Amino acid sequence: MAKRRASLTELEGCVLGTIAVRGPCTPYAIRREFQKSPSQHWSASAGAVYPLVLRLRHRGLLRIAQQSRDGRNGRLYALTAVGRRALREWIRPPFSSFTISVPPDPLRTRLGFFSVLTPGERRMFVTQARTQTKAHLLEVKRYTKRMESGGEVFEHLVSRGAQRMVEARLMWLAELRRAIPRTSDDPCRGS
Amino acid sequence: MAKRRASLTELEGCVLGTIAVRGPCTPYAIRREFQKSPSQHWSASAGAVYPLVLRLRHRGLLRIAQQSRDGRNGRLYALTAVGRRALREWIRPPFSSFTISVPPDPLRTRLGFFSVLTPGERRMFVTQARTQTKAHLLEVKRYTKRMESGGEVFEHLVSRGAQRMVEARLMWLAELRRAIPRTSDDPCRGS
DNA sequence: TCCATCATGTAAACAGTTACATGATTGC
DNA sequence: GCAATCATGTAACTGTTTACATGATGGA
Repeated sequence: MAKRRASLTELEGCVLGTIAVRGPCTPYAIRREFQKSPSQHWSASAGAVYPLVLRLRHRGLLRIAQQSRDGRNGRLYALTAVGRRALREWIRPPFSSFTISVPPDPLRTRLGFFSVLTPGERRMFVTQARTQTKAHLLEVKRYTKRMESGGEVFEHLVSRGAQRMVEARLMWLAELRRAIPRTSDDPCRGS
Repeated sequence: MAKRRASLTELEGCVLGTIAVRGPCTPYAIRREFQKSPSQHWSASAGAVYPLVLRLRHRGLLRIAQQSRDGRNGRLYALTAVGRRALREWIRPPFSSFTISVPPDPLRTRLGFFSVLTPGERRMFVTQARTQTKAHLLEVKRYTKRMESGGEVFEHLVSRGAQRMVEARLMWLAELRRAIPRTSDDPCRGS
């Protein structure tokens, strides 16, 4: 009576995955988990988490493990067998074209419309992007180290992946810096 | 009377940007533009484009440039002065934390939940991901070359950025391959 | 004539955000 | 007693997708 969709969305996968890895937990704990992660791409608002958990429960992927923990009236959710199977299918290959194709990058997107900027603004874009990206890279590296010393093997490798992405972007920005000034007359550089 | 929000969403920026770069065009042309781009992250469906263009028109960022082109009854939209200013603000620094932080990566996300897979499944994940990513990289490289020979300077640099991201992912997957087998007992490898 | 494509839209469903409301518990 | 936090939720709004409807044009 609750089947309809076989596959999971990214967020559904993340919620199921979090519960699977940390063990039974409350929706509130899931929210905190997402909020402390360095990714900016899901706010994990109450209005998103609670309906989502309920949806997964109605689909038979989650069940309530305990009505109440130490005094608080939080309900602990755990995976059902069906939920665990769905999660594994979501993680495992074959990967959809959405999963495997180039991740979207707001900075890269903006470069597509560079022709509306003046040469000076373009240089400003690149230098500013390099500055902010370098600062961000430091943060990510700190996070990577914390995961490494924490002994969280997979978390560490996840963070390594994030780090490599930021490093790739930095190298790309260096390439931009070399390429951009030559694309237009540029009175501000003596060479 | 139509002000409310100052800044643009990613999609609004892309639509304005496309019109700015290609010149006045129909919503339909914008849809095709997005559909032919290698990015999988916006379907550019009619139900998204038409309301969005209308919204931008009501906010005074777009205007109708011509009622009709060669026989077809398509309306060509063009930027207003306000629209051009909004677009430039959207492109230019300072960049928000959303813009500058690590792009989301579905593959990387999945690695966070690796502990629910068996060692064999983990190896399968990595080898399969490498295979599919290599294939995707070839596509991206072809696209890059097409842009380079086409003389589209910025389009080429955008594609270079995408290429670097995919290459970074491939290097990360190689790192995974080296790291994963050692994280658990692994009866399938003689060494 | 018929089919593919050009072109514009709408309706329903769904997902996610912000903001709000509520109440229990813990620590001061 | 009071503030911060834990915890659960709802309501209104916005944006996106899927699917459908409509009609014009151009080429076979």
